[in-house]
Amino acid sequence: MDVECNPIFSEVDKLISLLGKSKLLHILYILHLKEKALSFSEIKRLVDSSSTTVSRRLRELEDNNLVNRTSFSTKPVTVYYTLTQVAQLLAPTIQSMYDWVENHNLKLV
Amino acid sequence: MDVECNPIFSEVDKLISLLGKSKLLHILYILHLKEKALSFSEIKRLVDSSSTTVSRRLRELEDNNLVNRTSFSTKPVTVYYTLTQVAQLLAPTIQSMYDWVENHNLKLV
DNA sequence: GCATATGGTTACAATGCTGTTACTAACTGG
DNA sequence: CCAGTTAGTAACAGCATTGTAACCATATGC
Repeated sequence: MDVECNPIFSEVDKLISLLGKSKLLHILYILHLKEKALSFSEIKRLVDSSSTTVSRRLRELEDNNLVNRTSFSTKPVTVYYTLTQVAQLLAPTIQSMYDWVENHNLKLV
Repeated sequence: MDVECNPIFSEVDKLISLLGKSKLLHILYILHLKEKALSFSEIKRLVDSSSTTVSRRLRELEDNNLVNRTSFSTKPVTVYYTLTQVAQLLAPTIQSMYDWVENHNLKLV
């Protein structure tokens, strides 16, 4: 159970650190809920955040293979984001966090 | 979907910020796995952390009603921690995070 | 008297994360 | 020429979190 026996602890640490970054969980959640590709500005509007934050988060998600980024040479250019397959497998876990918060209105500090 | 329509977003933010603090998720996880009360020093050993960190995390968990703290006047004094009912309802979500990490050995950055 | 065990707390420096402001670039429409 | 659209990036100050080391109290055993 201790760290020697559990290399998984450090991988879970990386996951939870990533999910804990501001707006990141919401981005995954709305991509899951909408069940379709969303553009940068749609995501920005839906999670109600700054360009900087959305940009940082999408970059990190892409680096960790949790979102796919596809750009189209329209005028002006459009970029669409979707959940990767492995992120879709994480979606029920994320959903259950939102559900838990909704069902037990425990006021967290 | 945006913040005006979703007061739940800010509550989820509080949850994920809490879960993201170092060792906190592991503490909840081992309390769930062991299915019994654990002492401060057992928790400290199992999550392999310093007194300071374990103390901070247990305090925060108690403040947020996720763990129960019970002390017994033995010599020396012993203190036991257990998951609250509401934390037990969150346990499957936590378990699924560990499972996801185990099953998809996606190397997170 | 001193070590050991239990279960913590305090102080502090270093690191990391955050939001804000300003800026970029390519292109369209008027 | 200037404003607006898309999709970002750079710099920076301030705040939060972290790990380390030291320390506390109470009690038992030698």
